[in-house]
Amino acid sequence: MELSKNYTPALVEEKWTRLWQEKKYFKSVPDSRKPFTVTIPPPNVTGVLHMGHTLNETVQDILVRRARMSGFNACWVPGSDHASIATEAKVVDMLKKKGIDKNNLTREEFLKYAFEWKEKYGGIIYSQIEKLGCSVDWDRVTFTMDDHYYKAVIKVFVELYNNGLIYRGARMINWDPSAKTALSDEEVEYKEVTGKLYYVKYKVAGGQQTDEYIIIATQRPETIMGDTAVCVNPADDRYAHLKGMKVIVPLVNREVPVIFDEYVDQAFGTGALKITPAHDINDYNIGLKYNLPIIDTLNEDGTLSHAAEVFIGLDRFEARKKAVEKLKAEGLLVKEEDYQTRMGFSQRTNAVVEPRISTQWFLKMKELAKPALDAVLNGGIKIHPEERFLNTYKYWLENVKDWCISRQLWWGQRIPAWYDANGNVYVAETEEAAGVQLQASSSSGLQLVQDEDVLDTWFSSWLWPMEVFNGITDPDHKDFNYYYPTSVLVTGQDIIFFWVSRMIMAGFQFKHQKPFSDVYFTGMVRDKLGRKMSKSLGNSPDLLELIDKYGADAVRFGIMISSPAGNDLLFDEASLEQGRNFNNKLWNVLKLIKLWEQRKTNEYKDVEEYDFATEWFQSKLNYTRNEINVLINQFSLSEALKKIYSLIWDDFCSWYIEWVKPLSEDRPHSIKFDKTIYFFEELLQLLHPFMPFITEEIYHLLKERPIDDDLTIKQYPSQLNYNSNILNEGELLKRAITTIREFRSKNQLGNKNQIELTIHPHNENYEAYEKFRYILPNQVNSTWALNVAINNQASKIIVSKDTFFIKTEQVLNKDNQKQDLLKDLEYQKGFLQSVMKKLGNERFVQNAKPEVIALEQKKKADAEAKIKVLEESLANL
RNA sequence: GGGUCGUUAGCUCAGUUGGUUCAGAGCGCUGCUUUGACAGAGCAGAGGUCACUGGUUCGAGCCCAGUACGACCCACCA
Repeated sequence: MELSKNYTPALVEEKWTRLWQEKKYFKSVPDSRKPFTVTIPPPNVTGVLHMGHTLNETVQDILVRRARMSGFNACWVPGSDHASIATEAKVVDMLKKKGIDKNNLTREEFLKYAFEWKEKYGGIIYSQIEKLGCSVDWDRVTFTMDDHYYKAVIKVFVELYNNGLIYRGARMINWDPSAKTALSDEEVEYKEVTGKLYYVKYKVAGGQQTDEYIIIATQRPETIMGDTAVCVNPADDRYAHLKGMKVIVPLVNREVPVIFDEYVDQAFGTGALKITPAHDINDYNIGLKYNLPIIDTLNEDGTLSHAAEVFIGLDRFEARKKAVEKLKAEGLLVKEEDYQTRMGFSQRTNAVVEPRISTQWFLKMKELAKPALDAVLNGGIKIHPEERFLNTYKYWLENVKDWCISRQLWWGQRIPAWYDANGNVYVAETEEAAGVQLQASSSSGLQLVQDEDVLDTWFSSWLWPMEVFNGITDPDHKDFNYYYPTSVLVTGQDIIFFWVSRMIMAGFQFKHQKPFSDVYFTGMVRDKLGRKMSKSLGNSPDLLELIDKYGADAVRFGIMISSPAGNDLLFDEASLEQGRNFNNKLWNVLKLIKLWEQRKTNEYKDVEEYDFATEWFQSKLNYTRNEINVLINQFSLSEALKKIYSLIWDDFCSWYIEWVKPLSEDRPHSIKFDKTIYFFEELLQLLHPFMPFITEEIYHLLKERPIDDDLTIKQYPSQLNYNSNILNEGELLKRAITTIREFRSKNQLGNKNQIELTIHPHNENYEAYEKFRYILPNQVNSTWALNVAINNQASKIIVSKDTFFIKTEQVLNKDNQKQDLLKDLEYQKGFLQSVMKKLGNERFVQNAKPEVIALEQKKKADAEAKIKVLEESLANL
């Protein structure tokens, strides 16, 4: 079979995706093996994968594939989140473009459109997960609005309500005027913005002496109409005389009292604060304290309401402009100044959030928080990287506030609460059950009307690791008992509060068990300049385009190689190029082996009983595998990949293959040939979790295999023995070869010029240099000999403590050699001095550990030996 | 305002319990190399007072304190 010049990923990836699925390798059912369970952080059902997802899914796939190849029953559950606000906003937009106003639709009609939308676009995310090579169990795909999942959400709502943890009440909440719904505190993102501080005159009311006024600083003149008091600090002399007096609110000319409260900071602004209980959380609290009226001057869409009396129907920001104009016209605006402030934005719609008083459902969090905190503090759940997130997690849970869980939307789980005409509420899983409650009450016979609101998306996704295995709706389900608690959660650090902490709470609340054992937080993916990826900057690459251009393996490689554990990742397409080049390197190894195979005839020699190169690489391979195990166990996946990359590129390709490479007139012998194939297979297996497609493809192109001999299920070996002596010898020989090459390079000796090499090794290195006979001929175009006499015409170089004599046909400039030797000598002497100093220090000898002293003594001996060799060489030059 | 993390080669980062044959990797850069796997490559090389200032120690990139910058999180100051 003819192999193409370069590796072409597209067809290969498609083929293996299909074959793996046909063979059901990623399907998992409970069995006698230990489970390794991962539930995907469900992306928004109508979304597309961005680079953050790509990183997350790749990390999960690496862990899952590795577990699968290490004897675990690996189960990775895919799925998606209904994402109530985000999806509803998209559907509303889509309808608007069609000329349909959501307000003219019934709930049922709207949901019909929403489900159509979900059917149409919900699959995109799944096909992207598949393209990336994720080894998920597609038979387990779960959507947070699936029937059973919906029921689970309703069930826990009722349970929490019956336990007194859910209540309904009027509170000041965060309102998204764009989506027209309440938000939780976590859904508000604060950003620094430059605003203006307006200084406005409030005239003091009473009698004829109306010249007097108080100046008040405000950022929000459009809320002036909602003012119901002005507040100053009781200790503030400037305003002490105003006790019991009233001021006139501008624009609406309402008289409101001056009140005194220590909350007010005398030093800020003018020391006088307008109180607008309906539109500011602090004012609201002060209003409660002084029993002030509440005038809500905003509609749910952020326009001014009738209660505002002026600017009715104008958007709040438009109203602000008008208010400023009018105040100016009336001579009430004293000045305006720039002001740095923080404003809250809705995470989903990016609308400026309004504090608003409204009746919502809340979940009490204090009780839920405790076990969730304990589990992490006592190590039952481990967070990686721990140092960075443990404190954040702890602080949030210790200061957690009640969670506003109702949303004024239609897309989501509808709150299972029914009201009768008297305003009594009945919470039950079904309308029938609520009806039973009604009949048993004094309101018997009245009509029931269900609450219009749905639940916060996170109130469904916090059940994810349980309900994907039916753990809530069917508590004794065999899958749940087998797979739960899951093994590891991989997610972005931005949803530690939204999701991670709440899943832990839910796990303990409903199952008295943690949902996962480890949490691995990936960093945020930024562009190569360190900026966040965003649509407006246009720096967010399209995943499918990247896969088309470089192949999925290269994308996975690129994103992993530049992804230090827990740190933000600066995404640069250059790293994907590196991944593609790595593909090509692997491909070329395959081509080389095929070339050898063609030449493999019965002329092959089978006589060689020992070969250094194969012995060395076997040890190197196992040694590195041990290192990689350690790295992966501590979630240093990027480091692990670097190790594998270097093992393949440097140790295998640049050293091992060159060492076993047949000379042009020679033939490779079978043992070396078979070993090489075996090593290559082992390397492919090691790399497979990171780059599944090309490794599987090459694995099969290497030789004919039985039907189920696929890399993706091949089990890793458990014995990883290595021989340190051989490894050390390998390092010495590598260094020797490099030094000879350097000599050639410095003396401008082309590879065609043969040299005569004679080595006079230090005793302890003699055996190592004997191994040269297995590998040297392929390396440096030279004859060589050990310990034979040599005349002084040869050039000398020093490797370790060993002298290399090199004879060439050309006459070489010995000054350069002399310079090098002198430089080396100088360094060694300095080094020896520092070692001597240390060993001469009594306190060092007394305090240091014996092995440290022994090491220093060895350093001393080595340095002395080397100096001796150097001096002899110089003397002879 | 409170807190967390970071500052090591031009860039992005490793450096495990403190021991100068550990100051490293990848990318980038420089030079050489194009008929036997691979120029999407090979070989070799140059580049760093480990942010700064003190301290602990026989010994500090690593521990402690402070300073300066940077990033992020949390918090109701108009």
